[in-house]
Amino acid sequence: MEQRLREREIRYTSGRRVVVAALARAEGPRSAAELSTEIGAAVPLSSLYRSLAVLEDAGVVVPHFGARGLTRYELADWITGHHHHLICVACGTVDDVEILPEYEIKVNELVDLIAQLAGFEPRAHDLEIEGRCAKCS
Amino acid sequence: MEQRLREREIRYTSGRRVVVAALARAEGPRSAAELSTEIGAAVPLSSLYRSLAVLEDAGVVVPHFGARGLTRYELADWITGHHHHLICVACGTVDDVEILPEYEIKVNELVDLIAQLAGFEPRAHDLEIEGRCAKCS
DNA sequence: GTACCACCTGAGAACCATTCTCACTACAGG
DNA sequence: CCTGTAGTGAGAATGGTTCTCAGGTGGTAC
Ligand SMILES: [Mn+2]
Ligand SMILES: [Mn+2]
Ligand SMILES: [Zn+2]
Ligand SMILES: [Zn+2]
Repeated sequence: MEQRLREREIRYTSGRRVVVAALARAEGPRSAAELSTEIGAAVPLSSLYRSLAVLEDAGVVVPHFGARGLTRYELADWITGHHHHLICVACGTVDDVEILPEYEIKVNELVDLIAQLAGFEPRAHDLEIEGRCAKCS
Repeated sequence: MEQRLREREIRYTSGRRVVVAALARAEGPRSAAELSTEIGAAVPLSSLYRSLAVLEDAGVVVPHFGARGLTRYELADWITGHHHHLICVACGTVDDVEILPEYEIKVNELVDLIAQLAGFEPRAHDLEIEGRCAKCS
């Protein structure tokens, strides 16, 4: 990852390290506000947003637009491994879920089939499952 | 649908009819701005947003949070039929795609499997495919 | 038909996550 | 060191969305 940033002449400064560390610690995508709470005053909001934007451009961070006017960020698949999300309609938490490789293969087959029928060239897919988490059911 | 609104003592006024008609005409989810352009001054923005909110509460309209700070709305599955979305990374359009029932069954099987492994009670799923549409490839 | 009342509407203000601005600082390379 | 480019922070600006409030509408009861 540091290499990727260096290639693009993007400095991996201490502020950015703090942001990446907070994202690495999270078990699901996190909003800027959540990250700010977690990080504290060490990284002011404007810098936090800028860091997220820079890291997004570099392909290190990926945004998720999952709730009204709220963007949640997480590390890209190539860092954390490809996964999907479980969204609790009761408490609103979004958790990562890793799926067995054999299932992921099936998902990919389906995606390719669907896309092909529509003359669409698939690049990525996003399967999100809404429901009630173990805590809320 | 009118029945559903009546049950909840929500009036199906002419303004709301216009909004529903515009959504029914669309081939994919539409933002408030897009709807406003399509509809014209007949429905002022504040009323448009309120209508969308009311219809959403009633389960007639479903929001999609797909782009930075932009919500797109569409009629609920029980009206249009269950479907998924193809999102073009080049031109940004979001198109509906109906998938063969046999594929949908497979998607559901996968969703149930994934959810079960995480102690999650699935209620709905959302499979979105990102890539380049026929026009942009 | 008229009165009542809950619901609905419209214009604009308010809200709030995000982005921009600008003066300043930090760091790498020479 | 010197210089130039990249990064930072506080606050202002932006823009989609929601709220407020002063009316309007229409279904229902009598
Ligand atoms: Mn995730
Ligand atoms: Mn759709
Ligand atoms: Zn929950
Ligand atoms: Zn396209």
